[in-house]
Amino acid sequence: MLDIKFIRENKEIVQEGAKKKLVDIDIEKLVTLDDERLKQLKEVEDLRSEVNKVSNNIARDQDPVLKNQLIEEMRIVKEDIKQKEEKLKIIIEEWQKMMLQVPNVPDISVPDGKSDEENLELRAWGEKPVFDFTPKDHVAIAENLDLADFERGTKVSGFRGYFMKNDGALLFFALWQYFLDYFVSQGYTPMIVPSLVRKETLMGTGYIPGGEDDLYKTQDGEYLAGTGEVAMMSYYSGEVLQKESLPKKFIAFSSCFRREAGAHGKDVKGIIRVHEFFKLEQILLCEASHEESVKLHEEITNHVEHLMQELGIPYRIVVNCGGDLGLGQVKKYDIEAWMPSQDKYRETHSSSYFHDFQTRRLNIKYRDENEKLKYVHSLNNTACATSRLPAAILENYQQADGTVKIPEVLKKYMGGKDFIK
RNA sequence: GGAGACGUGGGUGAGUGGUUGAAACCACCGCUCUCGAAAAGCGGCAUACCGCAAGGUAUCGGAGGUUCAAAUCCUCCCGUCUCCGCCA
Repeated sequence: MLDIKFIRENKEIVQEGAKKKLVDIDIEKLVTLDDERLKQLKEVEDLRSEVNKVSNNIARDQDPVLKNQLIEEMRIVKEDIKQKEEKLKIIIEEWQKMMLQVPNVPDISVPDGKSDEENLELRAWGEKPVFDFTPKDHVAIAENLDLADFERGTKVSGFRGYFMKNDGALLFFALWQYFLDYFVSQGYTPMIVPSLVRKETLMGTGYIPGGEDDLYKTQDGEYLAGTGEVAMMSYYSGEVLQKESLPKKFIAFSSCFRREAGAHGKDVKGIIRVHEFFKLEQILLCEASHEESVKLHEEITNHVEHLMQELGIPYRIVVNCGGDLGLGQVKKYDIEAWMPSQDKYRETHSSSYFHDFQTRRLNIKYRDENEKLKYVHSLNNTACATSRLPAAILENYQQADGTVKIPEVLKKYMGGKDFIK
């Protein structure tokens, strides 16, 4: 959510931003609607003011005849208020609906483009592995080494269902522990957060309205979140934070659920695209400064780069184009791991900052040095998404004999072994 | 799942239809006093929106309703607590 004052004062910028994000919205129309809202609000408030004044007089006035006369008069004014309120309510509803659709303004450094195909590579790291054999995909590797069971996965869980087993399961645990150790050493607060969340949390983070199709919903009206960001961001909703406690840095673990509606033909095998997975996510809250957001955005991206390098997985960083940005995102980098079987990079991490777009909806504030209440800024980046990351490890570390070498840094988390056999 | 109690400002907590946006206390800030501090005294101290301002409007968990007038009465929702049941 943007501030209506900001929108009014920066109509062109907001409109251009929406255009860049390929969001169809008429800002001029919103401002006209807001004019109407303010006008109607004034009318209602003036009438209320009159009623309040007279009601106070009624309370004090002892003359019963005059009293009754005033009450009768107010009854008529009240009818008028009721009508005007009705009109105001309709305007506000339409206004709110529009306000929820106004996207955050992308940073000037965000390139134009329609989809992820137009994201720009910023830098790449690592030697892509050269095989003297035809590399297998992670599905074949996992099945050959009995690391996963996809057949029984779909039998039990349905399309895209999977079981991880043996060293496959251990690899997940190893990654979680390795990442957790790192982020805790960097001062992050480790959290285990709910996936079952209320609608307000998804409104607050910007997934609703707009993203309902990709969310599972329970018969009681809760949703299953697609990322730990949702619960973690809502943790402080409605609260005022101490300035000294900022920035807050969390490493949140959760199950993630995605319906993947509209992706039926994509990645139908394996663990690249699944309905249910686990993820460690970095979530940060900082004071309301663009410079601070930018600085921390680079920092959360650098953390992941460091870990990918330690793991020895070739990757590249792309800056997402306007059309590939979420409603609330100002700027986003995707970190993409090299997948030998596909001969291309695949997104494993997504690093973005939001300014106060989310915190305005969630009402998370702090007092600045002048004791003024301000909305904090928020950022997040994937730390470790299991399943995509282990899939990348299996493919990049596969050997000619079908075994998989274990990355040096993970060995101690996997019983000191050198290979998955 | 059943029965009951409750939800007020940063905190504790008073307030059950009428100058109550809200007593009192604590915390916090300013001033007086002091060489300084403590103590004491005085004053200030919610948020959002509209307005150049004066001022106005709204908000006592949330949404509706009754009334000239609602923190106070009614309905629904959310949450917390206690007891019972169920499960571990």
